[in-house]
This record gives sequence, structure tokens and C-alpha cells, in this order.
Amino acid sequence: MLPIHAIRNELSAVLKRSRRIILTAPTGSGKSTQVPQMLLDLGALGNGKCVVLQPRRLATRLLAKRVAEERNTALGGKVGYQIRLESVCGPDTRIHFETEGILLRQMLSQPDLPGVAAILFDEFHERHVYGDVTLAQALQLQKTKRPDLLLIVMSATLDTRLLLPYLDPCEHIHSEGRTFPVEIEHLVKPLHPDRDTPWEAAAEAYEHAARKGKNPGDTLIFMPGAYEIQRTVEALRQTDAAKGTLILPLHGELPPPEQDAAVARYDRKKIVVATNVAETSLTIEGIRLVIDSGLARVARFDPWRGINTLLIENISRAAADQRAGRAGRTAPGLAIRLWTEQEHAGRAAHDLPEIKRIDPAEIILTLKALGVRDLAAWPWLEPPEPRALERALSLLRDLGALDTAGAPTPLGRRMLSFPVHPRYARMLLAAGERGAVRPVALIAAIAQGRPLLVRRAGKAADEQRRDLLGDAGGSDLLVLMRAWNYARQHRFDLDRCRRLGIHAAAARQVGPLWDHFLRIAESQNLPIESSPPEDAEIAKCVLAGFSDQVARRLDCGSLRCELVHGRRGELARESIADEAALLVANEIREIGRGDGEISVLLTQATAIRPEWLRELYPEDFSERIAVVWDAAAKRAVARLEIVFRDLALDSRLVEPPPTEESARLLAGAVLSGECTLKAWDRAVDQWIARVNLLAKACPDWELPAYGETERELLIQQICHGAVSYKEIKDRPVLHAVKSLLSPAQIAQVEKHAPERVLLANGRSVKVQYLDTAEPYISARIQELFGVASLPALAQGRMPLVIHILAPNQRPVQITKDLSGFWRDHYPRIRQELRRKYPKHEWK
DNA sequence: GAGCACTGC
Repeated sequence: MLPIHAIRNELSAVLKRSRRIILTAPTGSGKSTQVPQMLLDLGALGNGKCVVLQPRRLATRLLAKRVAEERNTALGGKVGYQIRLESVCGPDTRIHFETEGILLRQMLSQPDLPGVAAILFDEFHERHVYGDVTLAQALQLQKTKRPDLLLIVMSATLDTRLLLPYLDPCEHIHSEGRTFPVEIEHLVKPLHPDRDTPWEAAAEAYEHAARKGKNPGDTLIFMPGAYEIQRTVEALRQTDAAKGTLILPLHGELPPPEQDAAVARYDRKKIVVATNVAETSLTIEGIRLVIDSGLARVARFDPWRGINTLLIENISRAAADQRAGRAGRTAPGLAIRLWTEQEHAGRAAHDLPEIKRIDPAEIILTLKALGVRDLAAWPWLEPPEPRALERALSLLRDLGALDTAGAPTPLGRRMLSFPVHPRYARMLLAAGERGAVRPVALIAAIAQGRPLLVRRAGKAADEQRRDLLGDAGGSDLLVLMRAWNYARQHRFDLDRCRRLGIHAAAARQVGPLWDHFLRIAESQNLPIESSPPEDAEIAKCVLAGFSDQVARRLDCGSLRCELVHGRRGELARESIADEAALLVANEIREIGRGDGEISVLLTQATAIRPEWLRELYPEDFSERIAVVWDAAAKRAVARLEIVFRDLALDSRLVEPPPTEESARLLAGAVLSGECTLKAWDRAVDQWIARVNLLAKACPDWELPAYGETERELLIQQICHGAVSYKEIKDRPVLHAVKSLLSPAQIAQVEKHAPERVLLANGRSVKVQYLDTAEPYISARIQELFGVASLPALAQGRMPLVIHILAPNQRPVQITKDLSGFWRDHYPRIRQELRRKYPKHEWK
């Protein structure tokens, strides 16, 4: 008998007096399968049905199957399920398992939910957006038109302090689970952020457990990503304790056979080193020891810049408990946490809900269509960040989905018929006007699923891809389409797909979704063309959905780009749009690499022409596409500006000794991301080569020839505080520089101690200051970070080097995008150069 | 010498 049955009588009693119930019970208690049946058997459903919301498709299907078996009925009869594109249910279905999202879409067409007697929100602690919003909407429905509607929120580790008042009046039922005790060990001394690595700490923890005989079964190690997993596997191989033990990596990017290998059972011990997949999606049997790095890569939407981020963060206490619980599924276990008890107390109790982290545009449009006028007054369980809300509203207005008063337009309502982000919905509607519905629907279908192409497929796959898929008109989206067509032609054959670096499983899911979108397009009276459109027409559709993600390449020597709204990024190396000066990127993502550096990557890019922008946005061409100018007229100027920048950066060499002015320019360059220290290693050489080339090409410019000056340059920069000595002292490439600095010089730089500043948007920065305030820089900083003021700015000090701190308090980046700085100051630099080089003919 | 967690309509 399952532990959950112990609460049957209590549930029965509570049902008589309450329509809102919170039910907490640990994993494995059987609540997902038993509670719906209890409701049915207790007659709590009347003639209606109970909808059980699940966060994952696989679980939805499996739970429905098990309950159907337990009740001896056919699946799709009394017990059924529904997930996207798959509905196994009928008019008799009383227990209806659904993925979150299905019900919300039903509410769009049937707001009163006829026939639904109860809604069960399972695994609610995961706090996905659809769960949150469906609960709020159901609650409203219950308060207004459906007082009979029964709402039950179920979870293993629920934040009841938040939910109890939200659902008040509400009953709370708790049931014990069937898990084994898990002993928890913390570190005695915290890991040193610079010296200690999580992978070495994990290997040590394993050795320590093995010495004490505490690894009687299999081991599960949690790491934030593929890079860290690889390092952990290597570190474990160096230990004696892991000799003869299978060491298996597990993360989403691995091909299915390798994922299966990690889950499979063996006749000897294994250590699985995994990402968060093992926390929720996959269950690995026989785990007795968990080693937890306490880290995860967390996707967020940065509403200040309007880009997605994927950075390493500390997991919450609740998530750590969830991870530890994996050691006690079959027998008592041990969990070793790679942080101290004190650090643990300082961690967040729960992870931030999805609504606080993601771009809320799609959900906002849905709510608008549901008739919500005032989003601030709508009963959110937790509202999105005000800035994110603001940005979503302006995006929706920009896409034409909302009018100036914030009400949905007819176009916005049509967009909602497509179950995708409004950007893709807008693309699809544009496709209807341009005879490009088929390819654009395919692009949208590919974009919805798992990544189609393997990221680092290897050299052979790269070459094969190029041979077979070709240049595809300068758009990565067309490459994706060709790759998918190739996979389909070969019936998603695993071997053939792997050779091209195509995820066969991901590819297989695209076809049905494509059909689905085409059917919706038909129902919306979009003409489905019989002959394929020009590539340019597809690109214009992309622009309709992503016009605020237009980027201009800064030069042809690097992949750096300037984006609309003063943002910076780098085009993905594998992009085939790398010949274009102007492009639109469907994805912008800031990524924290394993080594701690951060970069903003532009992926899924499409080459575009300026005249298309003029065609699409005739009335507000120049404001909308701030970085885009008429290429023919401005190309020469653009080239010159790049030269100016180089010269300005090197102006100290043009005219030594360095002035305060040039030091400030350099500081600006560091702040603007022109020269991160990492880039410095590479770029110094490049600059010098470029200036030398320039000197050769333009003899009348009187440029000095550079040779062995980069060391000197660096020393000067360090002395001026333009880069922090501390930051570069450990970099091997720059090691030689260190020996050339006097102790006094070092001391002078180091006295500028960084100051920790907590920002309004939840992140914190460490700022080093010089004792001169620059109003234009402080203005940029305030705009970018969204703070009213940095304390030191008010004291007349100028921020010099900014360390963005990841939530785990490690400095991960030393610069911040302040690209507007340069645009603002080109005229001044130009003037200076004009004075310096009067012989040259300046335009 | 290099860049990435997991879901869902």
C-alpha cells in the first residue's frame, strides 16, 4: 500500500468543507496516481472530470498509462492524457492528465472550463509559468463563476508560506513519503573562488567518502554543464578511489546511446557525472552517494538589455535538498555538498520561479487576450519584474500585437492562434503576405524543439555539413531547413544524421509540429504557396519578428557586432552569415564559459540588406534601426571610424608621454568591451599589425611603425589604472609584464580597492574607481545597470573596471557593454586627429 | 585554441 493512502480519510473530510487544498507529499508517495483516483472514488468529481497538470510530456503519458492499468480500463477511456499534438482521451474521460499549457490554451476558447470539476497542479514547486498563470486564472474563475471548481496544488517541497495566503481560505494536507534517510555533509572550509575548482573538490569528496566506506552503491555528481562534467571525469580518473569504477557523463547534448549508458545498470559500481537532467527528468536507480557542486547554469532574460543569459549560479536550498534526495531512493544514503553549512544558510530558500526569469511576452499576450486590462492588478502569485513587463509590452506593441492603449489588436489575436513566442507568430503572419508560409512554418517548428544541430560536431561533420548543405543564401535558418530536409530524406537514420551532426531525435519531432503550424495557418486563411519563395522573402519575414535584433558587423577582422539599442555581441563562429555587414539574429545569448569568461553570442543569423529595412519600416527607419545606415554612403565613414578607434587607443604611442585624456579613452575602451583583458592577449598584436599596415598604405599619415612596444603599452595602461594589474597578473601571456613593474607601481594600482555594489536588478558588481568623475560614463552605467546611482559616482569618482559577479560571487567578467560611449565620442576623437594630422584630407 | 542547463503550448 502506498503511503498516500493514509491521507484518504483526511482528504475526504477536507473535501466536504473546502474547494482549495494544498497537498504536500515527498516523491514516491504515489500522490500523482492515487489522488485523482481518490477524488473519483469519493464522488468528489460529480459528473465532471479532473485535470491533472504535469510539467513534462513523458511523465504525463506514463502516469495516465499506469492509472489506466490500475483501474483496468483502456487508455483514452475513463483515463486519458493530452500533450501537444497528441490527445488520447474521449467523452468518457474522467481523469485527464495534461501538460501545463494545454489547459491555458483551452481557457482561451472556453474560459469557464465546462466539464472540469477539479484541477490538480502536480509538481507545482517547479513553478513553471503556465502552472502559475493557470492557477491564478483558475482561482479567479472559482471566485467568480465556478465556486464548485476544486483546486488542489500538489508538491514535494512547496513554499507554503507563499501559497497558503494566496489560496486563503485553504486546507493543507501533508503525507509522509517512502524515502530513506539521507545523511548530509557540508564542507568545513569554503572553496577558494580562485584556487579551488568544483571538479577537484568533487574528486576529493569522492575519495573521502570511499575512505570511510560510504560509497556502497552508485554515485551521482551534479555539475553545472558539459565543460565541468568533462573536468570532473578527468579528475576522478586521477584518483585511486575511482579505479575500476565506471565513470559516465550525462547531459542533454550527449547522443541518446551515451545517455542510456549513464542510466543503465552494471555489475560494477558507477559514478554518473550529470547536469540538472538528473534532478528532474531522468531517474537513475541505485544511487547511494550524491556529490553536489551546488551550481547550475540558469537561463534568464535580462530585461535591461533584452537578451537571454545563461550563467552559472548557486542553486537554492530546496534544489539542494532535491538533489540530495536522489541518494535515498533505494536505501539510506549520503550527500556531500561542496559548500559550508554557513554558506548554505545564506543561500536562497527556493529557486526563482520561471516568471521572474524569462521573457514574459508570450504570457502577457495570452493574458491580454483573456481580457486582462491591468496587468499590475492581475492576481499574480508572483509578478514578473516591472522592467521585464515593460519590455514585453513594448515588444508586443512593436510587433503590432498590442495597440498604444495596450489592448490586443486583431493582428495580436491572430498571432495567438500560433502556440509560439509572439516573434515567431509575427514571422508566420508576415509569411502569409510574402508567399513564404511553408518555409517559415518549418523554421518556427525547428526553433521550438531541441537544438537540431550538434554544437561541436567535429571537423569531419563540419566539412560534410558544408558540402551537403551549402551556403544557403547567407542564413543559418536555411541551413537548419536543409539539415532537417536531409534528415527526413534519410528517414532520420541515426548514423547518417550523426555524420552531419544532426540530432535525429530532435529532427523527428519537427515534422508533426510543422504540419500543425501549417494547419493553423490554413485556419487563419494564410495562403499556402505552391512554389518556394525567394530567400530574400524569408529574410524579410524574419525581420518582421526580430527587427530589434538587427546587428552590424564592426569590422571584417573579427566577429564583433553592434546591435540595435547600443548592445554588443559576437556572431557565432559557425554562422554562414559571416560575409554580411548587416544581419538579424534570432537568438542573442550571454553565455558563461567554463573558464569564467562571458560572451554575448548571436546565433541563427540571417544576412539582410539595408533597403529591406527601409521597405519594411519606411516611417521610422532611422530611429528603429539605430545602428543601420545606408551602406553605400556610409561605408567609408565606418571604415574610418574603426581606424580612429585604433588610433585613439594607441594615442599614447603616437604622442608619448601618455596623458590623462588617453588613459580615460582606454578606460572607456575597457568599459565599452572594446578590449576585455582576454581579448587584449590577442588584440594587441592585431592592432599593431593593422596600424603598421595603415602606415604603409598611407605614408602621409606619419604613423609610427610599431615593433616591440606592446609590453610598454600594457605597462602604461596598468600604471594608469586602465586595466587592473590584479586582473592580469596571473595570465601567462602577460607574465613578462609583471617583472617590469616596480613595487611602487603595483602598490599604486592596487590601492584602488574594488567596491561591491548590489544592483537593483538583483546582480551585483565590483567596481574599481579612479578619482575623476566622467558624467558621460556614469550616465551610461546608470542606464545599463538600471540603478539610480552608484554610490561612488556621486562622490566624483569614475568607474574604471567593473567586475560583474555571478550569483556565486565569482568575478566572471571585467567589462560591460558601454558601446554608446564610442559612438558619442567619435566626433571628439576625429577632431583630435584632425588637429594632429592636418595634412590628411578629412571628409 | 573555441561557446551552452532543463522544460512547455
